[in-house]
Amino acid sequence: MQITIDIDSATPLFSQLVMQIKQAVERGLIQPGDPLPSIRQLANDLDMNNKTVAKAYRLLERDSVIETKGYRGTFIHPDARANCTVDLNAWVKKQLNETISAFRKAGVTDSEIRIAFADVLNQSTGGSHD
Amino acid sequence: MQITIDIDSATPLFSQLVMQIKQAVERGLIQPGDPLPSIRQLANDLDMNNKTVAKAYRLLERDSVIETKGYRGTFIHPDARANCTVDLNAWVKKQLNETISAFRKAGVTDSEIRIAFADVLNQSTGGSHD
DNA sequence: AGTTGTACCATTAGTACACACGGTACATAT
DNA sequence: ATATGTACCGTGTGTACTAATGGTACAACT
Repeated sequence: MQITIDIDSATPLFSQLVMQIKQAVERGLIQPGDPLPSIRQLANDLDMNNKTVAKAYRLLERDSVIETKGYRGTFIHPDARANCTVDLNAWVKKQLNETISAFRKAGVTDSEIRIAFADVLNQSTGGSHD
Repeated sequence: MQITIDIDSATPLFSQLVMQIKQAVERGLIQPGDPLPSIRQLANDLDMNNKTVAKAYRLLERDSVIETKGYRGTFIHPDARANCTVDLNAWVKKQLNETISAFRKAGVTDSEIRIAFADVLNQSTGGSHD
């Protein structure tokens, strides 16, 4: 499989990686069970930082598109094809849209919404992760 | 009624103004129908900018704690006492907390939530005001 | 020894926003 | 003329976040 990263693109590098791997799964270029290059290996190939690749892998595993087996490496998840079409992001946006619309109807300023949002997100953060 | 503004406080000036006026209403120091100083007047007295006072007045009117009658000045709203105990901000935070908690349970990253939030808020902005 | 994913320390550049400020202008009224 | 609230143009400072980079270290396995 081929991965092309555009440094000059507005979309973040880790996002490009996530999208391209999902596409490859959807198109059947990589099958469930197939091994993926190691984080360090891929970072070296694409000439980017380990952390950036690790971030992409982390998100892909969160979505159950890939499976990391510790020291044994990373593999395509059995249900990858089904899972990579599930758009968690779209659901989040839909929910937020409803909530925000309700706020606006109540006369709440966008500025106020932003501040309250930042408050809630930061305050109740047990573990923030990346 | 006395208004004390603390320049060195962490809470914004307009917020201090809003709170103090609400407090004065709650304590009965000012009654419904009572006139408030004009924006320019109060700004001059408190040694702050017109816009800052105007912002406080705008929010107070949004909450129906005060009533502006154009060129005739600004007055305490008839239902001020009831309205100034209604905490719109607390409601917003409660809603957001529920929404965000649901996201986190679904495994959505705080970072992703922030991005989605910014997207939704900016995209569907009809009129943003302040 | 070498590799796996992962966790911790950190910095840099860029962006976005809140807050407060200044000036100017308007319609509406006394 | 003078005063009201309101609207527009803008500036500056501080904060907070993202994205990406670097280095070091760990446990678990081949």
